[in-house]
Amino acid sequence: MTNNIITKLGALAIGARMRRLTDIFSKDVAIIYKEHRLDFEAKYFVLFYLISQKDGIGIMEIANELSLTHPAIIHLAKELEKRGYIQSVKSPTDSRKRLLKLSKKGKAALPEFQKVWNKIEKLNAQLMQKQQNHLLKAIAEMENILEEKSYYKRFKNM
Amino acid sequence: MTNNIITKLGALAIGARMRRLTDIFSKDVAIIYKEHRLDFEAKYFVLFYLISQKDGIGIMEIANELSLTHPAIIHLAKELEKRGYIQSVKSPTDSRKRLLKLSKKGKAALPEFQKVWNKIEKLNAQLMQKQQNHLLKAIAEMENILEEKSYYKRFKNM
DNA sequence: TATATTTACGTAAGTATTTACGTAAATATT
DNA sequence: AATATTTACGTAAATACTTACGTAAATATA
Repeated sequence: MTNNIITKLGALAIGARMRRLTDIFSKDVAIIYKEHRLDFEAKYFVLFYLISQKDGIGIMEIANELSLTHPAIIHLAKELEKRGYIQSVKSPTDSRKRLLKLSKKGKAALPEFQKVWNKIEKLNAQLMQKQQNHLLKAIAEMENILEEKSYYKRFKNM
Repeated sequence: MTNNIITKLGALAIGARMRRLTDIFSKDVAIIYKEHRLDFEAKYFVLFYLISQKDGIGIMEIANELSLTHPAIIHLAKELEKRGYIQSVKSPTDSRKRLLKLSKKGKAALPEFQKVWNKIEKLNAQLMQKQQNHLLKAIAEMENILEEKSYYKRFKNM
């Protein structure tokens, strides 16, 4: 299965390769949430976690943190609200803003979520410890390399 | 920019992290194609390359190779056909099948594409040589680890 | 050979996003 | 203070897929 064109292309298909790996992770995580009877999907995680840390955060701030557009956040937030995990209140200081925060149900569910997240984190750390090339470190390094000088600029200067 | 919640979450948000990095690559590659006046998008690359290697390949075979669904391939192929790079012929041995192959224009454009792809490949290899943890190797290692025993099974056995 | 199953493909509908656009409130400028 | 600009948000339309479903041809089975 992994001995196909994408694998053979190596460095040239690094994007497709990352997408494929991300898919594998997120499909299994989806099953894990389901088995824990949590009405939750992997895609909500970062948003829900961020809201749980902030207790009142605006749409744009979230969008920037998560590298998504604000319409995407609005949509995701609607689903979390529909499931009852979050609520929104108007900002007292800026009436353009709507602040997202955990609902009562969201706060109550947090410990159960934490249990799952702790296991996932531990498993991921274990998996990467097995590696000669640590996936998370590799990503972080690449981010730093490209931050120093963009991919585009590097291409131009070749 | 990279010192945000996704970064802080580390191993727990590895999916979001990979998506973010993939976005950075593919946006810059899009600009590169545009500057080379190639009527082409990064998302076509693996499909176009695969077709160029096979000279007659069915939709399902492509879908399996690329880890995408067959409707996705049909859609992408339509766009490549609209741009004139590929054409399709009925399989002589199996009349359910439609085989995709390069058109005359596609064949003619291939050397120009190769130039860009060679540069991209070289740049990617250069970038990864700078790393202490080689991104491509890290991905390949993780694929192998999860192929040996799935993420889900590992979670269950924790 | 007749029937059941599988395979290949196509289309339609749903989901997850982005881009584009509009409005209202806040902030900066004159 | 009046005006221009920016910011925050919402919605609509477009894009890139997926899942679900249907049909026809090929293959397996009775």
